[in-house]
Amino acid sequence: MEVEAYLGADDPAAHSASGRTLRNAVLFGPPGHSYVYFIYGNHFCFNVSCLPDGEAGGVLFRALEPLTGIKEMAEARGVSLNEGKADSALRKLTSGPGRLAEAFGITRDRDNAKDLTDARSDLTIVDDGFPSQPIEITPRVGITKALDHPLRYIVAGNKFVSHR
DNA sequence: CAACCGATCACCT
DNA sequence: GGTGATCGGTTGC
Repeated sequence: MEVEAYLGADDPAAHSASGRTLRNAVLFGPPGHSYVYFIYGNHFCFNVSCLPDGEAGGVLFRALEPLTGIKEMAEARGVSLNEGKADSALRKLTSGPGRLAEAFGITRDRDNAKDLTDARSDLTIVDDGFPSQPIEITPRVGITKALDHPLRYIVAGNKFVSHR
């Protein structure tokens, strides 16, 4: 598991830095909702709004360890998990925000602004009890501003993170 | 209305 | 290790 925190007006790297727009409105809304955006003409990134209603903030899901639904995710990504390179193919399944979103079939049109805490939603986040300690904290990656903030959180030693 | 640029990835060398 | 693909959102003219 690997996530990055993005803050509000005082975080130049955050989409919410320059105020509320139609695109980033979810970040300013109530917590626990999905913020999905399109990047580089190719990829979607999946975030969860995190601060109280009216206060901008979110967490970007950069990577996670596939536990179930592996076959479905491989299919969604258009990769095969055949013997031989199966290990590296498995690691590439969800290691990176674009890959993760593709593996889950997440798109902006379908999945933006969903309540991830509502069991009736078709996209939710729950606690499955997977051991998430210890945590390692590093600067965020892939950005050009506020490079020094230690806001990237990864499960220490876990192989299913995007590589630096 | 046009230009710019980005919280990336896959493929080539 | 380097780089091209690709396009929506935002900003500036």
